[in-house]
Amino acid sequence: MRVLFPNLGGSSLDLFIENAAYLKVNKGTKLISEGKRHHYFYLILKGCVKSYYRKQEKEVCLWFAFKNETVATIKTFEGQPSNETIELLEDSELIRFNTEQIKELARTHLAISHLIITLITEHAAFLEERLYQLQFMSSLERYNALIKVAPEILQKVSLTDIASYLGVSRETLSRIRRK
Amino acid sequence: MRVLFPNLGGSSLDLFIENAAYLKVNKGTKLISEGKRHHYFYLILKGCVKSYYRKQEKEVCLWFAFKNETVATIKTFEGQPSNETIELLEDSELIRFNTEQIKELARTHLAISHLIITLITEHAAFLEERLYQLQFMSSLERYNALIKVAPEILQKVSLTDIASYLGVSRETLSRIRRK
DNA sequence: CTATTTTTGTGACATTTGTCACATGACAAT
DNA sequence: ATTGTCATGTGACAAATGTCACAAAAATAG
Repeated sequence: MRVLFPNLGGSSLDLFIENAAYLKVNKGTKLISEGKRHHYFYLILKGCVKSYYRKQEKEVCLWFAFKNETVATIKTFEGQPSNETIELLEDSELIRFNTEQIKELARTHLAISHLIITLITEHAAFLEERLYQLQFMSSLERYNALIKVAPEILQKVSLTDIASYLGVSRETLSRIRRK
Repeated sequence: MRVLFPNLGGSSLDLFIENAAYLKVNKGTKLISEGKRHHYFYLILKGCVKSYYRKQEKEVCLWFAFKNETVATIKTFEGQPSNETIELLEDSELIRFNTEQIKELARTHLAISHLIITLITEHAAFLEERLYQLQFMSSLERYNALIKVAPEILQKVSLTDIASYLGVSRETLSRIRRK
């Protein structure tokens, strides 16, 4: 999940803040590791992360997230072991939330419940867009779409990771970029 | 969106029923049309539907839904024009819900709000699984995965539609099936 | 039942992409 | 400056897939 953090008013914001912690974390740290259960999700204040699966010793990226985006996995949110690993691409500053505590708040607070709906809806819309691109667009079109919506990605993410995100080999991406 | 409908207890179920209508609808009917705003989402009691985008005069299927699944689009749910068209593949029986009314209920009823979280979470998990398949699996593996989780699809959906869903040409699907 | 339309299968060939091997370039450590 | 490491570019070839043309099969209409 990589979505913008929604605005929250008054008392709900207070509740959130009570359950949050500020962190500085170094490049390479894994916020969430494949196969493990985790208890937190994060808001990126500064920095960036990548999310990936492992496929036969190779990493295949699902998404990247930058400043002001929320970082979580659906599986973690459901209390199950994550399929993905989420790793810092540079030294970053984060706000950390405890998933169970937030879910507990959502059981009794409508505003928190609605915030979760907003987060997951935005995540679903992102996934639908990506699915559309993988099903409909050529690799060249996908590359152009990516650098259009997130040009900073070229500065922060290796072409190897971008290639796996686009669903093509490193070499194919190289050839695409020649144009 | 094509997800199982969650269980609902007591008074929330009543609220849902008050805002629902039973419908019999003929094959070919479009529940949701690309580019239009809609006010309903649906539960399939009997029958099946396909969801697709248009790409240069061709339809490309995003998903299929069968009995006991919930049918909606994220865009419709957000009050925006839909990107997808949702069309009945056979004469079907449906329960229709009014999106605005349900959202209004969610504003004040925690149980309804949580139900929406369940629906959208399940949808997001489905999208993630599909994304994984498109990024990681060969077309043969995707085909096998599809008929494993939904063998009834071969009886109800044309191979042309299945090919577009799998992200391959009709001819390639034909060759895959020869094995 | 027959005619017509639609769907599906298949061969030939072009295009795209993957894979392997290796060259080049950037960068860090010493 | 030198070395080593890692990321990236590129050529050659193989494999997968798309496109086009047409045949076979199935579904539908009359």
